[in-house]
Amino acid sequence: MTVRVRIAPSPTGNLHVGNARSAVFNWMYARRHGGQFIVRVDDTDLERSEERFVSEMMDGLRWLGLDWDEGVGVGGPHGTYRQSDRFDRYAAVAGQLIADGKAYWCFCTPVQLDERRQAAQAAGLPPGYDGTCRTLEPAEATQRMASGETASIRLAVPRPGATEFHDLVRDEMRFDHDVIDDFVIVRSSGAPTYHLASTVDDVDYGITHVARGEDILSSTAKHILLTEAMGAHPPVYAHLPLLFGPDGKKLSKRHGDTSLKAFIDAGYLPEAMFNYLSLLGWSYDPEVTIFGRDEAVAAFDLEDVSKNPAVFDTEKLTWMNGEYIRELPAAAFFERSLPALEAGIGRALDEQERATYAALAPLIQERVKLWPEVVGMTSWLFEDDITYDPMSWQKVMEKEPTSTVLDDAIDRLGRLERWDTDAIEAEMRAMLEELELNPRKGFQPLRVAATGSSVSPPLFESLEALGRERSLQRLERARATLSNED
RNA sequence: GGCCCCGUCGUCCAGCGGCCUAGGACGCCGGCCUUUCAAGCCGGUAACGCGGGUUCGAAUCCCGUCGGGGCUGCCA
Repeated sequence: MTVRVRIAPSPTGNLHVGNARSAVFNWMYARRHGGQFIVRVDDTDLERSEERFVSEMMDGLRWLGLDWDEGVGVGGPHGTYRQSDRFDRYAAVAGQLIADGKAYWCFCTPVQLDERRQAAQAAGLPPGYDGTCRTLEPAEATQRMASGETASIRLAVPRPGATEFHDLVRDEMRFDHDVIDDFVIVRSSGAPTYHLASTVDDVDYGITHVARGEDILSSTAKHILLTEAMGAHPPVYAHLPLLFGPDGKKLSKRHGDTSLKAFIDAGYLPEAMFNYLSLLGWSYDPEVTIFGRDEAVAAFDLEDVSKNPAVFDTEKLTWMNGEYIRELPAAAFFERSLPALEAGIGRALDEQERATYAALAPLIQERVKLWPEVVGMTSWLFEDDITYDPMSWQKVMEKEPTSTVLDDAIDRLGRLERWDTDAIEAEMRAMLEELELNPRKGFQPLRVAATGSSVSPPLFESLEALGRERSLQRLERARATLSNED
């Protein structure tokens, strides 16, 4: 039997990292078993669903490097893979269920339900639906419908009874029907609920394995009941551990922007995000943390997923991103960092500047963990009037023998024959010796003068990239600033 | 409240009865390297929630307890 798995996000917001992790696991499982990965959109909630979220979600999945065999954007034998296009199908299933006596019309109004729920809760009873309409005669229901009353449809959960299933992650699960009320499968508006639509789709699309968040574990019995009421065989379930925020609560908006998009915008690499996500609830190898998609696919199995929730640790993700950035070929680093740099300084680099940046880029590559960091590290190269970082100035420049160092360096660098890293370094070291200064004393003033900060890429390479003329200008300007302070 | 899930370093994982004086990674601390910052290398810090069993032997099995979490909607 071919493995067919799916991810079915609801476009009521951005794809968050929890969805992304589910997508990664499903994708890995499909690829591992030579099966199909399907992307469907669960947009039964017409009020909250928005089209822009659909495209953003697809973009996010593609960004992660996931491809799907059927679904939104790529098509397949099941139409648009959007539930909003299949309401007729869900209505037909619900109709059949009623005809079979497995579901029934419910005329209770939301207000009544709310009152009863509150009363039940106050009395310490289960808040679920009390079954008022379950005993209505079909004829009476038909009559009330004919007279214009609106009604929802509920599944008649077999009572007494229990639903059992084997979960790939949680093992044997059992839910007594006492704790499952007759849930709504079609709203009084005619729209299906998630439970119905999702179950019908999984059956119609031939889904063999459903791997999703543990938050839906307790609804799974409902889905199995529905599947069986339809006369179909339920898929295999695997409920993935939830992702938590640093506070130990289910990851959500209150933890800041946890959307995949936010991480894309923050400058993370898809390879790093994939690697990190795959490690949340799973382990590739006890000794190996960094690995690629292919390696992950070859090793992945849903049965190896751990049961306990995982805290999403941005710090580790960021560290990992740095690892991936450093592994990039130099040319790739240049190409991929350039957009962030240009965005940061607010303009495109010209030919000359690109060459300057390219020369220094390898030194930047080993120093950044996120794309936007290249801006602070190199913007001094592309500004005419750099501003001195106050702390750096205070720490480095307001100390002797700064002025002597600057004067001497200006003199020596001005007379240098070749303007390259080696020549600059040789000359500056000679200066150090003559002035009897240690590198810190002698070089930091030059660094601040040239880059504006006491933290920068290596000094001599930076000076070479800056060019002789601009370097001298900056040293002179720093020297002048010092004099003015006296 | 009810139902369900989970419980190994601060965090993510390894461990599936003896290989564990519990291993790897992030973080943190210290050192080396060094023109700053990174990177790299070396070292360190830190955990089996608790209590009972079972067993020659338990992080690993069982029970209880405590703790955390999820669900409890005509949201998904």
